[in-house]
Amino acid sequence: MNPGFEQLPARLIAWFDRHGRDLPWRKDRTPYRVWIAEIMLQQTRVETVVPYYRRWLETFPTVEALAEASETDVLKIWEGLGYYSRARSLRRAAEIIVRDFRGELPADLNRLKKLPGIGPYTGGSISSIAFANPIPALDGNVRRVYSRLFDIEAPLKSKESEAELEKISAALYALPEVRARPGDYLEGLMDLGATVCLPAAPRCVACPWAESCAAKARGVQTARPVVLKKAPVPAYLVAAAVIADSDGRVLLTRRPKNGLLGGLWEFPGGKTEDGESLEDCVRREIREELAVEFTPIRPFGVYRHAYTHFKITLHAFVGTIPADSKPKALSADALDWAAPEQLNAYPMGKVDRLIARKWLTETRLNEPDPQSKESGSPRTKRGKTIKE
DNA sequence: TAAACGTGGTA
DNA sequence: TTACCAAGTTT
Repeated sequence: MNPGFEQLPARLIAWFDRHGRDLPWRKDRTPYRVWIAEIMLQQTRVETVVPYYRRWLETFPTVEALAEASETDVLKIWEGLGYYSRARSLRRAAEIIVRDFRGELPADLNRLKKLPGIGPYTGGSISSIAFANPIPALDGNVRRVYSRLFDIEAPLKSKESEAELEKISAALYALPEVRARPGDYLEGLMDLGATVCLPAAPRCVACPWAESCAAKARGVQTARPVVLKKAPVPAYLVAAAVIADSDGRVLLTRRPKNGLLGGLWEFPGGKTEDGESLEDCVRREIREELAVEFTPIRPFGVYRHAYTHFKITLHAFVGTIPADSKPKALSADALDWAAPEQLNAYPMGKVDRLIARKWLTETRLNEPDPQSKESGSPRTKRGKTIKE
């Protein structure tokens, strides 16, 4: 092990006491608050999470409130955070916690890990931060810090690397300083990774562990951890339909619960096939999904978006379906005609939210002059109700 | 087991 | 613009 191995925890905790970040979920460390924060922080930056965390706690202040919420309520608060199964898992877990644990999160690691959305890392982090159990937890920050501290040369995702990291972690968690303050040790590790031991440009001058860092001693800190190159993601050309009825309501469909953007609403459409035009694509998709004949009238924006493992260029079209036709939700989970003032209440992913906003903008523009005596009042009301 | 699963920030 | 990255879990 590195020289001064036994001194590592004490130095980190002292650094954390002085330089640890002041974050909303560190104010009142109830298990519920820790749980919500840990789930939101999965693969998500702290700065992104903060406003979502505040809104969530206001809307669902307790496990019971969350258990009683609808999936739509939960997804709406989560909108924009990504990895939406996290939100649905939270709600399901809340139901289980109310039913099986009288509304209290279990302190036991094995029980925690049985709850939906809680895996090895989150189980360990809740256990150590909320319940002061010295359970090792490895996340991206911790892996990067240890990879440098011990100059691990095996690729980060390899079995060798993972085994070494677990061995290091276990050895550190055997030390009394960690066992005394497991939550602070873990959060100190996180903060070190997030503010000092940065991925591209580590600030070793500010690091409490610099003198013990094997990668720094060899000058290879920026080359650790070893990350394998990722394969380029495929790009798809997509078309979607904006279909309005005579009252100006638009047709939305709800995506299946599982899979990409599960449970969110969208403007119906899909990927083009080889050689297929965008117009042909959207006509075919609407026929397949809704069993009606769509006629594209005019383009309604081009939207580029990158998901985790592919990217799209989506062309939206405003168009019509026959007045006497009635769309059926064939492949979608549900179908709805959304009035403009209701559009914001439907949880959506990024691209569909952009389309919805554009639709709202145009709808407002086409409304009668708000100064005229006839329609001034409704316009004002709508403008206040819709938050974007 | 490897692939699926979002989004926004940064170089 | 592209590529990579950020407190992982599920299947």
